[in-house]
Amino acid sequence: MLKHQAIANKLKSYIDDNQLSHGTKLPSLTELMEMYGVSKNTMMQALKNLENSHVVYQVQGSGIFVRRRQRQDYDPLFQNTAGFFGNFHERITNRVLAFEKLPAEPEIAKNLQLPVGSLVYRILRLQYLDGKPFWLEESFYVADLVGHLPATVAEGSIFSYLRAQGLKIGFSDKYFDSVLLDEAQAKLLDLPPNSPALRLEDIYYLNDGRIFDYSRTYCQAKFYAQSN
Amino acid sequence: MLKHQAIANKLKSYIDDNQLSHGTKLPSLTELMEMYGVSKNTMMQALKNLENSHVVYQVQGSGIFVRRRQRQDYDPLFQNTAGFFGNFHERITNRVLAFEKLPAEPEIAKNLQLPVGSLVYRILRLQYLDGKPFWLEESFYVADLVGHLPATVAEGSIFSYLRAQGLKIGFSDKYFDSVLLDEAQAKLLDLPPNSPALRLEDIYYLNDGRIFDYSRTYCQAKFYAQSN
DNA sequence: GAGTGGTCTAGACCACGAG
DNA sequence: TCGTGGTCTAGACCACTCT
Repeated sequence: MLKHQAIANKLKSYIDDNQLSHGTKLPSLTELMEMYGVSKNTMMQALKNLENSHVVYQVQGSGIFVRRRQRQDYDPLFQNTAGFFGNFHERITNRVLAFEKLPAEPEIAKNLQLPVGSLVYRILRLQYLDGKPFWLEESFYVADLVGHLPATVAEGSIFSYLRAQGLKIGFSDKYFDSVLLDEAQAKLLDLPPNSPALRLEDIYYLNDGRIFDYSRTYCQAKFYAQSN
Repeated sequence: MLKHQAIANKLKSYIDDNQLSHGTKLPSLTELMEMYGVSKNTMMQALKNLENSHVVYQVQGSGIFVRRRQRQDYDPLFQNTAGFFGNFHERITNRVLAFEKLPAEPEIAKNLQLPVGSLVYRILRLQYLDGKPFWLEESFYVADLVGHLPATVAEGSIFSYLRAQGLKIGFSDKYFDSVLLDEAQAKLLDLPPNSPALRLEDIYYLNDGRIFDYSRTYCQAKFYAQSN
């Protein structure tokens, strides 16, 4: 564990445990450096992390303060590389609707930047959050890059499996817009037909820049994102 | 201009001007340090910037590479503090539908964390991107924090005006989901009734953590966001 | 093992804010 | 003017990748 990350975690725990409210002033940079026994640069980096994850905000010449968002009934939009479900894997369950290995159709091939007909896995899943249908996901994995995928992995986290196999997941492009669900989609998600929903398309890259996954998902959840 | 920022800009220009494609290898960290005459830390920070803005990706032990997203017909979702319109202010025009100063209703007061009845400005605008209706925005500004707002500012960028008045804008919380437009909204946006749309609610804070703006916007655009 | 990215330090100096 | 956050440097040392 990186030093600045460890410190960031400790500070965050401190804020959470003591339930400090928005605007509460924290010790000064110099004091924090001494408290944690690190250099200024490292402490700054820890604070930068916390600022980027919206736990604190810093005001030059004045101090470091606790930041809190108002609404709690929304899910985080971007958590980390693993996609939307950064820290609540436990709350997710899956129902696999399709699992097959087939040659890529033109549109899929284009998104994966492969020749048409290259072998891909297609996985269609309905995901439940806390037992409620939440997320309809169709994803395509490049067979050459992910190796053999046993059908059972689709029941759990595919990304965790791939990481365990030594794949290094790097970053992703996300495209999204708003659509009407068709009848089949709405039924699966337990919504009336013609409900509005978010559609998200993801293109995932390995850490060396090669595309290994294209997926599209539909949901009707509420999200939040914080920005600086 | 910060040194690491200036360097990041130069490198980005270099990549754009030469139209380097995804995966192109850049000079090594040490070479870049020498080329720009800065310390390792500073160069790293410049590269971190570029990595966060999805211009490059770094692979330890291997090198620094150009990153490109595939689709160009999407708008950026998060650009910077100024909200959605980071770098394309010029393409935006406004039609002001309402401009008034009034006591805050309970729901608005709650979002602004003010007592009910506090004075706020309410501004309803239709925004055009490249001349096409694009974005329906209703926003509420805290009168005590923004001072006197002449009605004419609503025709341009309100945030630019506020900044010019010395207000320091800090960060924001963004909440979004998908909804059906009602008849009036759809008409304004030049869409059929019952079209699906994205709804975005924003809560903007000053750099000292006080809320000064709450707004909700509706649109049917396509967005992208990249993540690491 | 050579080369490349990544973390950390100690200390100099700058920029902003509050009294 | 003083305390606080913010930037930059030079150099030590670590971790990964490629051959």
